[in-house]
Amino acid sequence: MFHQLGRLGHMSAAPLDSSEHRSGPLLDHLARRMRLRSESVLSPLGLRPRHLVALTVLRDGGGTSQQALASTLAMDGTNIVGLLNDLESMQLIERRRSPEDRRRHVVELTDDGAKRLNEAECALASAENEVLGALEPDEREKLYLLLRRAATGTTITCEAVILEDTSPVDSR
Amino acid sequence: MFHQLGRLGHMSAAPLDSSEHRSGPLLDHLARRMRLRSESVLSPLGLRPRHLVALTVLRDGGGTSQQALASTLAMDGTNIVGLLNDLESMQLIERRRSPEDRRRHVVELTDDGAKRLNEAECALASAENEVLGALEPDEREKLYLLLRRAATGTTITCEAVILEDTSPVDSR
DNA sequence: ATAAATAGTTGGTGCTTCACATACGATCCC
DNA sequence: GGGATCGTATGTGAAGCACCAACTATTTAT
Repeated sequence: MFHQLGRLGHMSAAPLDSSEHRSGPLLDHLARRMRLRSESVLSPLGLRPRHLVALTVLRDGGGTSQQALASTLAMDGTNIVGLLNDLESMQLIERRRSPEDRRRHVVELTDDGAKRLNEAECALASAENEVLGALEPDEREKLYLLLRRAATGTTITCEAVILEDTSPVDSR
Repeated sequence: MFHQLGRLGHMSAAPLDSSEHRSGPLLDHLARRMRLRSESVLSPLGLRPRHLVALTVLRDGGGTSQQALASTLAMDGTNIVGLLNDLESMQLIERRRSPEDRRRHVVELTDDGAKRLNEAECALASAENEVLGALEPDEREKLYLLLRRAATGTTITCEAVILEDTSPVDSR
């Protein structure tokens, strides 16, 4: 599945991009399988995939405004509100008013949130082992680094500027 | 974003898996960004992300039964029916009764389907360039190979057996 | 001082993508 | 003949969103 059979379907004479392969369908497919496999370990922790992504961003990126989080996750602000309401009601994050601009909240992981995220990641070892089972450990590490490069690299744009610009936890 | 800040949130003393990092949230995040970026080029072609994944499987894997396709895509058979109805109505696939078992359909890409898939992949070059823009071309190739290994490797299980077992286009 | 803009919230509609269930017809196997 | 299989149609329900309007509180510009 997904392996090239001599590109039988490649009818066009027009040359493709230098990298003819498309990672898009593969990303979709693997993300879906990972999600399916993860649900059974996330539900006991009261978490859903969206929660996990948000918690990961907050742990790795530190406190952030809701707008910055919306931008990072490419989600509408009103949907971020609902997502954060879920996490706040579970005491996994807290919102505090920014002393610099009291319209704004700074959203941060709580100790419980960090712990829960850690538990989730431990629990997800089995999902990763299954979904990425064909890869050697060094290949999994390489995959992780490439995915992270791709994920963080593109925020070295206006998104990163917004994030840096609004982050109140920086010593200023 | 997603880069490690000294694992500040890593409270547990219990050692994680040998690869401490989780690719799951990154796969989710990148798949979502790829999907968002892809929609504007897929809609003019009358395609949605699910269509693209299915067409890719059919091109790369050749003719297959609906059951095998359902298994490969980890989807319920009744939802595969709807998906294939869409593609059939656009003349991108055709269903033919298997001569070996007339309960079963063999689903294959049509010439139009192969062409449309190719057009979609050309059009998606811009999405890949944007979402994977932080990676060098050789890194994109490496990412593709790892994703494909992960995607195809885990089907060397009962899924692959089902696929091989039910594929009527093999010389038997 | 006032108006405009911003950050966040609430409540809502609507769409897509599924899981899952039931019932059915046609076909295959025992 | 009966049970199992393959696929189809129809349906419900949930999750994950986009998008909208209206609102409060706060900041910024005039």
